[in-house]
Amino acid sequence: MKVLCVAEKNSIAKAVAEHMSGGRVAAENTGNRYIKNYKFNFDFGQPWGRCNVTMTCVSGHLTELTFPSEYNADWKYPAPDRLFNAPVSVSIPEGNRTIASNIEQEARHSQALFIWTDCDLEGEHIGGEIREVARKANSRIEVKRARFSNIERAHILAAARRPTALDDKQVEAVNARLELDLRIGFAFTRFLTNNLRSLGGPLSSMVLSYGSCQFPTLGFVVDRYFRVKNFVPEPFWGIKVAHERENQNVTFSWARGHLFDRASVIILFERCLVAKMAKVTKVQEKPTSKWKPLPLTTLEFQKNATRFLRMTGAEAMSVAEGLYQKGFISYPRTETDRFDKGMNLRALCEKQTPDTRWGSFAQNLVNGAFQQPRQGRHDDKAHPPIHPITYAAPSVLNANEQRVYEFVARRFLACCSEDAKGMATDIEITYGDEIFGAHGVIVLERNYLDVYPYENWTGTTMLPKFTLGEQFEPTEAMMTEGKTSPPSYLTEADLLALMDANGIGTDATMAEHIKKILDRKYVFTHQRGGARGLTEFIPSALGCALIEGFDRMNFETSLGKPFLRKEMELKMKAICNGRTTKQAVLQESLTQYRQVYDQSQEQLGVLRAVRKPHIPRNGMGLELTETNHHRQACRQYVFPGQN
DNA sequence: GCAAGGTC
Repeated sequence: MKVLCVAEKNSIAKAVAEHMSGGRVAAENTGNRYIKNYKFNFDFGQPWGRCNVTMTCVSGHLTELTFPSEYNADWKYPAPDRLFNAPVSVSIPEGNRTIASNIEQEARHSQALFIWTDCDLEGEHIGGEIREVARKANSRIEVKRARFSNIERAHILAAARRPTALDDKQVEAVNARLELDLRIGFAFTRFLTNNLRSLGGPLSSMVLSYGSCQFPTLGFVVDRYFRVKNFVPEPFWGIKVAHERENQNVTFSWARGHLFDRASVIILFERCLVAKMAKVTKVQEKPTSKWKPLPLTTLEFQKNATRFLRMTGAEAMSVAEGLYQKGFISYPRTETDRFDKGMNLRALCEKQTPDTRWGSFAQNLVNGAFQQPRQGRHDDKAHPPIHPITYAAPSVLNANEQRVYEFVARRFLACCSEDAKGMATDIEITYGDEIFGAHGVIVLERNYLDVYPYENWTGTTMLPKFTLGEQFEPTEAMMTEGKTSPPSYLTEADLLALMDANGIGTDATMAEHIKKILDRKYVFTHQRGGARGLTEFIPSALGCALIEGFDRMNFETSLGKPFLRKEMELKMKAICNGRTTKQAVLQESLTQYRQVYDQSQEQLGVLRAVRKPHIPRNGMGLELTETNHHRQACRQYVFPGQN
């Protein structure tokens, strides 16, 4: 019997073929340079038994969804809203023909198709695409699906011997998303472009796109911009107590922090002065540690790259992609922050010993300092955390590759070493009726910090000796005054965190959405505090106008808000659970968006007017006042760390 | 000329 196995990408096909064949595998070229057919024998057990196996792959999605050509000639006719119910068809784009024909050819001589795509929703859908192509060539082919969550040998062999069925509900859930993104994206892009180009100026040649991810991304930037712009500082007051001892000035901070009522602070402060003597009510010395970082996910990788490597998320991803293709690092698109127990991490540490910069640290881990990495709470059940595979000497990498590789390698070694250790001293005093505290830390063992220069432990102050119960008169006691300061503009790391918390995009696409709103001139970047500062995102007048315009027009559903994407995700889940169907979701969502479209058309004036005064200003330096809608909308999304 | 999602 002959079995055709198809994975989502070559790296999985290759790894699975290695495991199943025990290394006795022949790799054959296909009509596509990225795709190989791996041929070997494997005993599946009952009922297939010993089989001739071809293991091959696709390269992500195989098909595309398109409108008929008569809808594409002119963006004005047929009117964009016709795209809400125009026919759509599934086809194989030119670039994927060779991949499809490889599957067809192999399927003709196979009795079974065994699908090995990633075990996530998109992977299930790709499995569905593969099944269609295979069935077209061989209508009687038996179709099975492998369930696997990592590519460890034993796990893969178990999955190979326990074929399951493709989950059609998951396939349908993705079909619903695909169709909605296409219809709504195209319809609103054409609507915006048609109607705002006529305002003239730089707009007349621009494409004004709408997308269910790019608009919420823009919404975050605009939201923060208005928070900064409309910030009103509030004065506050506090009490500072300091005491000099052993030539060291120890500052005690007030347990209440600060209060916004000056009179209350005056009263509390006067009680301190009247008491005159402060009393030591707690002296605590205890070991403390600074935790080593978690195994590296794509999101963390991008956030760190924008902070420490001075690259954009999109640049960092493209460099990581190259390092992956050359075999230096593992697959760079992963949500997993825990290593599988079965992985030989010590062997990976050993690979790093040749390096002149971190080699001796790696050697020390191999010699016994190795510690199992922390286990995060995320697992995409498809890919391990990003880690170095083989050693890459600086001479074989270009400048950006060197920096990314160094970060990935150091991060991995940090994960495999020990937390930094220190001793914390906490002193609490009572002064009047108020409590004040001083905190000091001395670092005893740097451990992972030695290999991970991106972090430091700054609290290296040792406090002088204070004894429980002792009384002293502080050398300084004063009332302080300050005011609240505005938030800063979003950095790329902030933006990525917001997108993640609100489910906008995936690990593989978040950086692209950010790049998209830059390319569209909806936002621009600016270096905080000069050329070497952090990059921050500020909306253009156009970006503000688009978000503000939709906020003002649509009372029920504003296109700039991220919960629409959340809704889509919930609906996809409901399709998977069988609580609804693709058809029902499409109908419901399209009705909803049709309403937004109609409202937008009726109130086109709002969108155009909000833009009008600012055209001469070259798209920048916009002064808009905060609207009521905007103020209400501010807290309608999830902040990173919430929940 | 237009989406978001895979992937190279």
